[in-house]
Amino acid sequence: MLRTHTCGQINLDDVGKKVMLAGWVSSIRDHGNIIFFDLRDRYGITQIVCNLPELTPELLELVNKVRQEFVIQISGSVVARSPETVNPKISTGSIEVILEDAKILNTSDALPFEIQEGENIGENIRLKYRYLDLRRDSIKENIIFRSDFTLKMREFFSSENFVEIETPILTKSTPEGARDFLVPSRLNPGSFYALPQSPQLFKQMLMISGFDRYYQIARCFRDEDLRSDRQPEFTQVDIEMSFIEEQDIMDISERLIKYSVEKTSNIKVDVPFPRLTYKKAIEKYGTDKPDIRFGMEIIELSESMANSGSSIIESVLQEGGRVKGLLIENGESISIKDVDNFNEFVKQKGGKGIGWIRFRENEIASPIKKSLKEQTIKNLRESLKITPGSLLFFLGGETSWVCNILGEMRTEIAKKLNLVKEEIFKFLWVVDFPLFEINPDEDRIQCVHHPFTSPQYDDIDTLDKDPLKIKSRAYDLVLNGIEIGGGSIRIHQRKLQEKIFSILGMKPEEYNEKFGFLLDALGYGAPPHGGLAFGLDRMVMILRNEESIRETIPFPKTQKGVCLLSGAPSPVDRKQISDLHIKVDFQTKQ
RNA sequence: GGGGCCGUAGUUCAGCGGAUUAGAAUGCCGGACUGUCGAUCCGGAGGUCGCGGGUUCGAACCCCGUCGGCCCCGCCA
Repeated sequence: MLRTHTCGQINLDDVGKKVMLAGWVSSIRDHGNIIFFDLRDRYGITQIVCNLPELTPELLELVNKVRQEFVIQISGSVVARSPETVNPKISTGSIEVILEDAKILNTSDALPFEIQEGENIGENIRLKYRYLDLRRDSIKENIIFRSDFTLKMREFFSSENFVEIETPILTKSTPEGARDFLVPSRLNPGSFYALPQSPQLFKQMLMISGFDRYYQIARCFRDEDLRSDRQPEFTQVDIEMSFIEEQDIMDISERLIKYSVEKTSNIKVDVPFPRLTYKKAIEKYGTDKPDIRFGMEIIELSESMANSGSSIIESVLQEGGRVKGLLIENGESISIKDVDNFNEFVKQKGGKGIGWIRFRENEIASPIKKSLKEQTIKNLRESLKITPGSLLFFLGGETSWVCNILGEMRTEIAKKLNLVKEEIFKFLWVVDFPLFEINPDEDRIQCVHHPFTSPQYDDIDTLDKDPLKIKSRAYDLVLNGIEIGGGSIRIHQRKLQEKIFSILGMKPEEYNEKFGFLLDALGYGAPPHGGLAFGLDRMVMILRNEESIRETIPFPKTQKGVCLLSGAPSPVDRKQISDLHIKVDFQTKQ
C-alpha cells in the first residue's frame, strides 16, 4: 500500500503516530520557511506542514516543485494543532501531519478550472474535463450518495427475498414507445438489435419462469430529445412480482423508498403515500404529475361566473365548456407584465386570453370590471373566502384544455411566488389511468402506459365496445411534481393480450411477428404479475436538490447527445461499416 | 422540427447608442514572508473577442449565416 491512512481519517487519537498518506495537492500556502499543503483524496483533506529549515536539501527541492493537483505520497508524524490553529471546517482540522518524507507520484498540468468549489463553471468545460469535475465536492458527493442509495435499495431487496437478474442489452426492437437505438448485426445482415427502452418483456418472462420477486438496476436507452431531467441512457430500478395486486407493489415501493431514503439522508418519508386518481389530478392540478407541496388548486367557477355579465364566459358555458380558475392569495406580487405573459401564453394555446380580477379591500381591478355584476363579485368573495390582495385568474373552454393551461400556470406562479420555501418531499401515487387514449396526430388509439398493462375490466369479449372508457391497472409515483416511477399489473392471459393488440389496430400476423414470444410465453402458465420501475437518476436529482439529472450521472451527454469527454458519437472506419452490411446515407457538409 | 438565453484571458465575468493600449477578479509564472487553511504582499505573462460573411473610412459592439452549450415546446408506450 502507498498509504497507511486516508486523508479524511486521521484524528486526535492518532497523535504521535507515523503515517503515510497519498493524494492530490489541493492548496499550497507558502510562508517562506513554512509551507502548508492540503492533501486531498476521496475521504477528505489533511493538512501537511513542511518546516523547510528541517528538511534535507533533496526534500526541500521536491517540496518546492509541488504544484496544485500533483499526486504525492508523504510520510510524517501526526501532531495536535494548537487551539488557535484548529480548522473546524474539515474533519481532520484538529490535527496536522509534519512532513518527514515525500515522493511525487505524478505531476499535473495547469488546470482548466479550479477544483475548489466556488464559481459556477460552464457545463461544456466541466463535461470535457469530467474527470477533474468529479474531483469537486458537490458532484463527488452526488455520485457517492447514488452509490449509497442503491446499496440500501439492494439491502432492502435482499431482505425481502428478491433476486437480482440481468437482462439483455442487445435485444429486439419493439414498435411504439420511444425511438430505439439500433445496433446492426454483423452475423445477420440487414437485421438489427435494439437497446432496451426498459427490461419490460424480459422481466415478464422471468415471472413466467417463476422468479416471483425480481429486481434490477437497469440501464435503459431511448433515442429522444434531451431535457434537464432526460438523458438518452438512464437507469431504472426495475421491479416485478408475481401473485400480487396493486396494493402489494405500492406497499413494497413505499417501504423500499422509506428505507433507502431514510438510511442515506435526513429526509423523513411518511408512508403510505397519498393517492389521487388520474381524473382528480387533472381536475385539481391540470397534470398527471401534480406538485402537492403547495395548494392553489384549480377551482370550479362555472356556476359562480354563470351570470357574471361577461359575454365571453357566457358563450363558453353555452357551448358546453367550463370555467375554472386559480386563486392566488398574495396576488399583488403578480405584476401586470406577468399577467400579460399569461395572457400571451393562453393565446398561443389557442385561447382568447386569461381573465382576472384583483380583489382589494373595497374594490376590484379587472379588465372586465365594467361588465362584471356586483352580485358576482360578492358571491366570489364569499364562496372563495377571498382576502384582500388576492388575484383570481379564470379561464373558460373545454375542460381538459382549461385544466391543462391552469395547471401550467399554477406551476409557474408557484415558482414566481416561491411557494415552496423549505426543502420538503411529497410523494404521491396517481392511479386509475385510462387504458387508452387517442393520438390526435395520427388519429388512432394508443396505450397510455404500454400494451402489456392490464385493464380494470375482465370481460374480454366486450372490451372493445368503448375502449376509451376503460381504466388501467397502472400507477405512477410522483415526487414534488416530477414523475419518478410507474408501473402496472400486467396482462397474464394470452387471449386478453391478443385482444389489446387488436384494439391497437394490429393484425394477428403483425402482433405474432412482433410479440409472438410474449404470447407464446403467456400460454405456458404465466402467473398474475406486475411491477414498477423508478427513475434512479431523477430520484437522486430530487433528493440531492439538483436542477439537472446530469449532476447525478458521472459521464452525461449534452443536449445534442454528445459526450464531450470521449467525443462520442463519432464517424467510424469504412471497414467497420461494411462489416455490418450497412451503408451510411449522409452528405458530409463542406 | 420550433422558440428563448448564452459564447470576450486558463476560469468566472465587465466592456457592445462603432474609433479605447479590450479590463476586473481568480488561476498560472517569478519574488518576499515561520501558523496559514479562499493565506498575505510585490512583480509578470496571458486574448484569432466561437467561426464565416456583410455594412462602415473604422466592428468585440450593428446585420446575415454557421457552430457549440443551456432552458423550453414538439417528442419521451
